[in-house]
Amino acid sequence: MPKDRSPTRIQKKNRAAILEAALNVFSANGFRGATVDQIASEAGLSKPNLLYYFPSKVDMHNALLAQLMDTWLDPLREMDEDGEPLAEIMAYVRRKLQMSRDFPRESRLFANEIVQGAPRIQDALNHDLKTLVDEKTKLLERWMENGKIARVHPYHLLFSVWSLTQHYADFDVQVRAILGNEDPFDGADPFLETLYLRLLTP
Amino acid sequence: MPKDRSPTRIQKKNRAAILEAALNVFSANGFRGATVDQIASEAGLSKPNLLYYFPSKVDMHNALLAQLMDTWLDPLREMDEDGEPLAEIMAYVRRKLQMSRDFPRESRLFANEIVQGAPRIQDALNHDLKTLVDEKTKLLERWMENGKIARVHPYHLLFSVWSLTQHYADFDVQVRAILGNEDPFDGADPFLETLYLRLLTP
DNA sequence: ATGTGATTTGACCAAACGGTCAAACTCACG
DNA sequence: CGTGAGTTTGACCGTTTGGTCAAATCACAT
Repeated sequence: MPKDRSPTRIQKKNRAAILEAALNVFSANGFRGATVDQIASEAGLSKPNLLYYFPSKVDMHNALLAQLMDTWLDPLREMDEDGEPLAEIMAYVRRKLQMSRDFPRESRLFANEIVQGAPRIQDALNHDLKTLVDEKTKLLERWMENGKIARVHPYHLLFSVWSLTQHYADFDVQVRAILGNEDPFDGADPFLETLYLRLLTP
Repeated sequence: MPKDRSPTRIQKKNRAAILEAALNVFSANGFRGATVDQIASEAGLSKPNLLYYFPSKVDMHNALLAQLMDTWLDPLREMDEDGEPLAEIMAYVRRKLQMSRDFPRESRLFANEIVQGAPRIQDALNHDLKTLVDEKTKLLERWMENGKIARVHPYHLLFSVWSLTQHYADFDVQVRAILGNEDPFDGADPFLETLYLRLLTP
């Protein structure tokens, strides 16, 4: 293990390669389904070499999840108190959908973890997520009270955004089995636009 | 292995206990995350005894998935050509939500499989599911042409039903982390009612 | 009660797994 | 070009895993 100086050129390159490989393998197989050998081979390193950078399998997984949680909540953080309410929500939906398009592996990593009971990130759910959600639902409720958007259950409104957008990443194979060659996002974008416009227009 | 006569009393009891235990373990840990010992212990059998009834781990998994696929598609099958269009769709949504409430383990078993690329049920997706969906989307399109419901992308309409309802089973821990003690389905039911009413009323 | 097929089990196996370690190699820098 | 820190690896280890097998036990029809 290297001293905790600033990382060398080689360290930077290898750590990046490992996290990239680990993201592939974990998102496609879940934590238990992923093997260290598989990650090592995909990263182009020997197994002991990989374990020189990340001392254990859980360390890689934790590194990915920690990095992911922030990215994942960003679109909601950006929902702006001072913007036009309906436009802010529509923009949030669009950002979330874009994340499913751009980062499907990250979405599936997250989905794997949650479906299996979130054994490794329950704290983050109960704290980081819960705090942010409570703050933003208060904002949504104010908008509803002021008649800017229709009155619906704010928690379930957020659940709907998460499920509708992440579905395109998490259930990708199913979506593509139905759509064939059609690009899922070509249809998803206007569909969600219509849906939230009709749901939320006061 | 018993002769393929009609199953004995003991066979019926043990097979049922095994599938019940396997559903628990597979849905909570995914295929690779589940161990045969765990299933055996949960079913109250020794490992060799379990393997006497299901010769391998994949056999148990296949038995569950085969049994599940039909149950899973039933709510859509019941959508009736001759009913009142909007009411038929609303009833379909309600049935799907009810399935998430009544069979969350089955939903998560399915979710685990799809998120990881559906390696074991891709054929069923491309055939059984695709066939049924194509039939029902034609029906939806007729309803739209006749002005009975609003015009939206029919495939994405179905995706929305699946994602919105299954979310409450698949992402249960996340939903509960946000809602606390509130029963998710108490809020989900009126929310989805409102959502589809506003989306689909012509 | 007895024989036959159904059921159950302890002991076992080979492969896969996460991880260790000492030794070898490479790189950057004076 | 020498040296010390950083990097890489083959060989290895203990455990877990899916699965086997022969032998023992059980259920039940005759």
